[in-house]
Amino acid sequence: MISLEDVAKLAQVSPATASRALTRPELVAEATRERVLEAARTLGYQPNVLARSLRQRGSRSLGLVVTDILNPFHALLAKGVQDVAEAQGYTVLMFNTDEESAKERRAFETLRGHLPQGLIVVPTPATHLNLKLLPNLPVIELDRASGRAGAHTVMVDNEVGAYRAVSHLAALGHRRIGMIVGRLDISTAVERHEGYRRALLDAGLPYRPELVVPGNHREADGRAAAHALLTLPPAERPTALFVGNNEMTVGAVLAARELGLRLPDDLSLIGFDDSRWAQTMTPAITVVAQPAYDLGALACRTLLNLLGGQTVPQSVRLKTTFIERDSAAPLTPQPSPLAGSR
Amino acid sequence: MISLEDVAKLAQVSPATASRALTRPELVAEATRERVLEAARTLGYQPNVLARSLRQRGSRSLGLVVTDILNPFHALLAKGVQDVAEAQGYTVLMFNTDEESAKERRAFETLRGHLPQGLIVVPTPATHLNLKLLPNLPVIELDRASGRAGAHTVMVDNEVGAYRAVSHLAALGHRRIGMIVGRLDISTAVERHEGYRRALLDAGLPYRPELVVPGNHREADGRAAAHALLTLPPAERPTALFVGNNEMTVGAVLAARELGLRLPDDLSLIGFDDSRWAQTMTPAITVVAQPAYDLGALACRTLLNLLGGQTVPQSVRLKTTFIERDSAAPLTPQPSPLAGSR
DNA sequence: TTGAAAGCGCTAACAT
DNA sequence: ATGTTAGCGCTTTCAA
Repeated sequence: MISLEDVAKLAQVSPATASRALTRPELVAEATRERVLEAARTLGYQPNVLARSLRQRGSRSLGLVVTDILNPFHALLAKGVQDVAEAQGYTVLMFNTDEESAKERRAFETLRGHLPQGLIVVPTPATHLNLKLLPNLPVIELDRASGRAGAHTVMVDNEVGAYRAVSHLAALGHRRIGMIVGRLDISTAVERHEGYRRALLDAGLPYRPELVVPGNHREADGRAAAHALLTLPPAERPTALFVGNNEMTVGAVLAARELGLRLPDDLSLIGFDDSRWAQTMTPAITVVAQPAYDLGALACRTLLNLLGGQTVPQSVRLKTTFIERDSAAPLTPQPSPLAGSR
Repeated sequence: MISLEDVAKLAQVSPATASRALTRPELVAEATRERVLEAARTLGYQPNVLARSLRQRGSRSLGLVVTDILNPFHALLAKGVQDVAEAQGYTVLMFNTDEESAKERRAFETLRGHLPQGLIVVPTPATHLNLKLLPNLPVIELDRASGRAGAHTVMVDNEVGAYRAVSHLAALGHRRIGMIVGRLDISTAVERHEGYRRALLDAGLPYRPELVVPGNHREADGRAAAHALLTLPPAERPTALFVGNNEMTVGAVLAARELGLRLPDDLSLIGFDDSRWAQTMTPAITVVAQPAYDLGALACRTLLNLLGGQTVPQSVRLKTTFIERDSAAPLTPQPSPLAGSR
């Protein structure tokens, strides 16, 4: 390990001067600076960030805590954060919590020991409490809002996106539109549900609680929820489904398949969040797309601005995009037992 | 920030004793230990890993460098590594290189400053060179082999998996089997290509270089390669395709679609590496599946064993699994211009 | 513009 | 079993 002292010796200056030449060049005479830089280069000097951080009481690193790194949406968020952080010379310490409070807690504890400058977190209902472990740390909430007073958030316009999707289904003539919604203690689920509700209202359709089934964001939950909805008696069964996130959309499509329902003939379906999978499926799935990478990148930029002392907006919403593909079609009159018995 | 000194004061012992009580309890009298632990708890003490690592010349952290975190295969590798590392109290510093040598170099430089105990890397052709930045660091190569003498590697049996897939196609009666292969300066591509070659040989089929098209692992490359192969004159066009990785498989399927070729009637196709996408596509794609999570977990366990001074096998291969689905079918006689003109 | 000296929080010799 | 002391590599007063 080459230390600054080695560099200083070679350049025939004191360690203090060597340090200045490397980190605050303007404080050092041109000739001296050159000599130090040259020495550093020949020795292949790499600063020991541990020592530096210890001295400065803070490392040039950021924490990133996501809830499911295997979810491509989160992978994109993470890439957005990483790319921006790296460009600014920050190291990202990334943790995955699987939506478990205990894991989040451990992540925060570990993080604390590394003295990060700031934190970007996809909050869970436990985040509010766990954040007490990191007092005075600048935090950006990403994708969801924990509800902490004064929290900085970077999200998408969930309500608008959901409204658009459900309005589309209504305009296609569907009157029984079901929703598979996320956990209602998570802001995205609440907002998307609100968009659903408002779209029904504006379309003059009744809100039927029995057509709204919550799930825990996973494929299996989407499958179970869809199964429940699609096995209702024919007169009550929804003819269209709006699904609140990407993983549950997969489950819903599989459930429909298992029940022998063809998309879009027997069932129209729109998902929230786009994916490779949604694009290449047969039929391709109509979705409300989110700018995941941009979301991550913006969160990181916001955090860095905050650290730089700039004033940043409390809350930012990026726009979703409605992408019409082939999984939602006009309602076709269906043979019903009643019609058959007339 | 609560320091060890605060804890020591409260427990009425020296900092050294407090340190011992926390990290090497057996060296401290029961009563003292209790007092220290109690003090640490009441103060909410969290060790400053920076100071500790500086002192110990090494942090309880591992480097993980992957080439494409957006690729679900790599995301799974990463999760496997993370889960094992976390269970052993190690922090993972993860970097993404996008297969770019410059990014890998920067990742290694950054990593060096953090004094990691070891490194797990998905090597690129540049890794050999770049690793000179991290002399004396224990390294595990994951998924691919760089060719460095004495390197520890954790991989799958690429050659066997490819052999199985191509043999399957041959057994279905296909005689012109094309391969879309990765970059031949990467070991996985070489090995899968070798399996392809050997399967053809054993099936009594000629190896035709014109039916082997290399690509750079991305969807776009797979698409272009497939397009080139599938627009060959009918008599030369392959009736089956073996694709060397997951992203290129997507591209190949899309290319076939664009050309109006239906799977498996007009074209049989088998991909390497399973995915959500391959499972739910219509038709579902027959694949050679890899135990990605296990691969990552094993690499991490191997590294930790190595750090623990145990002797570990130089090279480990995990088994692939052939999963037969619906994208490969027996060759059906096709209407050809020649047949028509007879 | 440069150097000397102190100290970030921790642990490992060494001493008792 | 515990305390004293020194020092990891760096930056930052303070002084020259």
